[in-house]
Amino acid sequence: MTSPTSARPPGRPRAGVNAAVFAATLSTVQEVGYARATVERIAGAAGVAKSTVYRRWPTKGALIVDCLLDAFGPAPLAGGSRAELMTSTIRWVAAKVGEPGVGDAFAGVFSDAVSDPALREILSTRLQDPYRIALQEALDEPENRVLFFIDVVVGVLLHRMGMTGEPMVERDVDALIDMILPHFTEGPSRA
Amino acid sequence: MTSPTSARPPGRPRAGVNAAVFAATLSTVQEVGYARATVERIAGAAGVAKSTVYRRWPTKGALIVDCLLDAFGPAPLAGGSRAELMTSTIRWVAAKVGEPGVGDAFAGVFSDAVSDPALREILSTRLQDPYRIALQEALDEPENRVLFFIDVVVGVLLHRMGMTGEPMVERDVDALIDMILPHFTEGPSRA
DNA sequence: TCTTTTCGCTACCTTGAGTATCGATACCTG
DNA sequence: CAGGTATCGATACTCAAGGTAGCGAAAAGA
Repeated sequence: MTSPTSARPPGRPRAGVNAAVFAATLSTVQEVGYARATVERIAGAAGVAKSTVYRRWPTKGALIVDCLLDAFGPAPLAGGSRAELMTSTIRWVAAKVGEPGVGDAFAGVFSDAVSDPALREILSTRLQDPYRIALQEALDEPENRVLFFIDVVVGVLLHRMGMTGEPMVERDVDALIDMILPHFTEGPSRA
Repeated sequence: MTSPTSARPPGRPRAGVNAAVFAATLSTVQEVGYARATVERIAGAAGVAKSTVYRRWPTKGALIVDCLLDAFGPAPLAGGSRAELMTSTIRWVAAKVGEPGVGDAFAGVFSDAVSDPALREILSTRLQDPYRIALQEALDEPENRVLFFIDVVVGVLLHRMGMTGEPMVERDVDALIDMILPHFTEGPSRA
């Protein structure tokens, strides 16, 4: 161990501005859209210098991913039947994506990741994997099935958000649940 | 009518470079990714000046949308049962998204559209609407159901493409079909 | 007081979208 | 053949935004 947890590094300690930057990121993205939510603008909204942001996050993509991690928080995988678990998970993701700025930021960073393998790695490792692993254990499904589940839920919600600019309405979230559940509970090995 | 169909406008006629530009767009996107597929690079690959590209397409997004329209072509809605129709449609979209460059370009322009309402309008009107209308008639489903269908199919395929960089494998396309079909054929009004 | 690190600020570099201009060229019409 | 018109290639340009570098100042511990 090169640096024990209790060892406080020397020098001026970092100010607690992460929360302010996250809040500023979401509100800025919501106000002006993802593309116009420049790092300089976000920093300004957070009352922080641009260089301070780049001292903490190496790229804009990394900032957004951390912001999304903060916004989503741990998955509420409260027990119950498999159906209840999946239902609550889908509703939770839908609700989060519908929160101001979250859906835009998610869709935006996802789009950037398409042509940026490094960002794709960050997105996959830091954001998707933790939830994927938790779901794998909670649902007792193999990895490829959980990945498919995530593709469906997130893909559909982001596509709706991207095409219309609005989060998916509750009625369609119901339809989504209604479509997914039978596939994962009735015939676990149909394909 | 200000300009009848038969009236050929004066001046030097346009050279037939659209096809070359479309091909160059896909190959360039495939080679270097969406973000690095600059208009200048695409024009160069097509053996055409950048100004010529901008004379035909107002923005990069409009170029990509036209390129995708050309790549997808008309939907092969050959008759049959509803189930056969939906199955073939899903396989067709999956195959197209899997073609070199198409998936990247699609995911890329989709991402750009998230924070660009004008591009979103183009994407929705020129690319989605024609297929949506054709599907509405072929499947005899209301608009919101067809939109949901498109959200599912395209959303899932693009999410997989965006997260992994690879198109969805056939086995998962089978699972997708297996999940969607019952929802649209057995219980048309469950939600 | 000295060291270390962060802070805000500003200036800068680079890339890429989109615009403007210019001479050259292709086509139609008179 | 001459004139008009719109395209073509080439080049130069503006502008926005990601990211970098260097500065003096401030906040801690030693």
